Amino acid sequence: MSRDQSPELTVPTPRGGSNPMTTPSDTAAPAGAGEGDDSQLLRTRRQKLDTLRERGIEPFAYHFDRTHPTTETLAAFERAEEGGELDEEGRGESVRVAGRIVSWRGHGRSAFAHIEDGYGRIQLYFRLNVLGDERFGDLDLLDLGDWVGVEGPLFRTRTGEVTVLAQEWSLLSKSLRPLPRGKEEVDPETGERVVHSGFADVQSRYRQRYADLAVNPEVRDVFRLRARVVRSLRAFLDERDYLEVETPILQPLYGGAAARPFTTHHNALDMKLYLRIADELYLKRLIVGGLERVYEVSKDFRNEGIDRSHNPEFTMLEFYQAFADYREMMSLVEAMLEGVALDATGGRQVSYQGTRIDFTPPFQRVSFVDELSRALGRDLHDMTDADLRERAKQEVDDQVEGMGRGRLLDKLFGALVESDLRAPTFVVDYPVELSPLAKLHRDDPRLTERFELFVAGRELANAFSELNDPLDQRARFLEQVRLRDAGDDETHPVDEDYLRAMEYGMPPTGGVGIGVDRLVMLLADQPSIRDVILFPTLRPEEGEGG
RNA sequence: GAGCCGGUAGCUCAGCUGGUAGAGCAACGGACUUUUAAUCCGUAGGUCCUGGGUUCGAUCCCCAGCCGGCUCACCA
Repeated sequence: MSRDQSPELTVPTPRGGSNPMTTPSDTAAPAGAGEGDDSQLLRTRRQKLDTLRERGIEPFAYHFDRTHPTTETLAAFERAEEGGELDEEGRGESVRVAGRIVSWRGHGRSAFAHIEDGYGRIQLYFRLNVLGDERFGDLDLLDLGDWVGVEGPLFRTRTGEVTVLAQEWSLLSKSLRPLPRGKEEVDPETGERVVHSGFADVQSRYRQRYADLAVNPEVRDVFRLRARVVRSLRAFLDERDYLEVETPILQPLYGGAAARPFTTHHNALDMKLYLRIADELYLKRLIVGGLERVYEVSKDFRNEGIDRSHNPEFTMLEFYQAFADYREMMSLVEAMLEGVALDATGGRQVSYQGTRIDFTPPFQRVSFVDELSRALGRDLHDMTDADLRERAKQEVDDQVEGMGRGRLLDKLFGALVESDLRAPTFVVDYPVELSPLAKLHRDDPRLTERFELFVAGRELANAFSELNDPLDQRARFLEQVRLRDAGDDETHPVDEDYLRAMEYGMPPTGGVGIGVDRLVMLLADQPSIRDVILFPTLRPEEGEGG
């Protein structure tokens, strides 16, 4: 086709040998792999692979016994140094380390390299007179990105860096594709790593997260932090005698949030199924069943837009506690976030995109109606639906026709109040129209006992005193259906099974949902939800999918 | 969905009033036995996002499209 001939290639030859290289034909290339990807860089690495095999070096090893990870190796040397345990040449014990080659500085008859493992990096020093002609010559077949294992004593170079003097090395895995690695230097003043022309294209970074992780250590740190956050959330609840449970992702009926679902189809049952948009209705069934405290950390799926704070699949923590009301849950959320901030970052305050955020309880509390009334300049309760629709038209300039009062209030709140809520702030007591699963407020039937927590202008948690009156719940569902018929496509369907559960009797219960990705964003100081999800949802690359 | 900005070598980016492209790093060959953004000499590497149009001639100008980023809207 377009690829008619391969240009002549220069290939490294074994030092002092007369090894005839394979011609750069396709014969060595497994069919399919890399086909059509005939860049010079890739072909060069393929040929090194062939040459390695010709020299009897297996490019993909099965195993390597290392004595320590890199960081421990360095620490061990320093201990030996302080303890006066080095030999007369200043050498420590022999170690075996393994990692990916991240830099290489050849000097003719010697070479320096750094390898990186899951913990850190360490410098290697290769010398011709240590390794011998053959093994030193074979180093020519290594590339940045290769995984190697090295054995030898530790010493300190003239510039003071603890280094492995390689007496033997082995190739653990050949890299056939160059990593998009920039050059790095370490600022001698601050000790900080400065990366020059690194891997920056955001789309490629998300798409090829493996390369992003391989090349950007700070990305690995974000996901380590994420794991600490999730572990801390679980520990907090486990300590309080909560039971971790798993409820269905595939559901015959969806509910628990106002969102459009994904649908799928089960072949054997020949039925439509929805991917869950929330865990809520199943977890409350468990409360009915007598599991007093339950929680679930799970993926939810919402078939809606994608932006910096929304990914179609995202991680939600929901927890429910019998006999608690929303006030009690508020205190619990405060304590939980304080604890998570401490566990994940070591402090109660974090800097998020230049703003200091303090998770020290108590958080501010404001009333939904007061805040929105102030923003509108009128008491909300005095405004008709038509008034609200008029204001919504002005403020959000959107198709507001067909929206019920609840949605209008929510739109206005989102447009006028939300983004100003920077410090952790509980917004409490939402109008009943926008909270179909929350109990009526004990002092004001126009409101529900509900709070949302906002941090940095974004919703982080949503909670209420759970509605446990099956008759009221049925009426709320029917109102949702009415709204759906009026054109709102994010309303709840009636869930008869859930109502049946309510009828058996649900104790008073407090429930909370926390967006885990958004929490990680805050604690890791990441501007986009895609930065805290390893493989965010993307349009498929050309040639993939539909 | 709207506005703005962008898509050029593996990576990061230049590219003037239109004359079919450059740099640094990476790669390849050579020199160099304590370097660390190693250094020095040399070489190779391009569907300038795609398709039209204008023009003798388009990476550049025009139109359409695709993809991405940012802002806004949407997403309780």
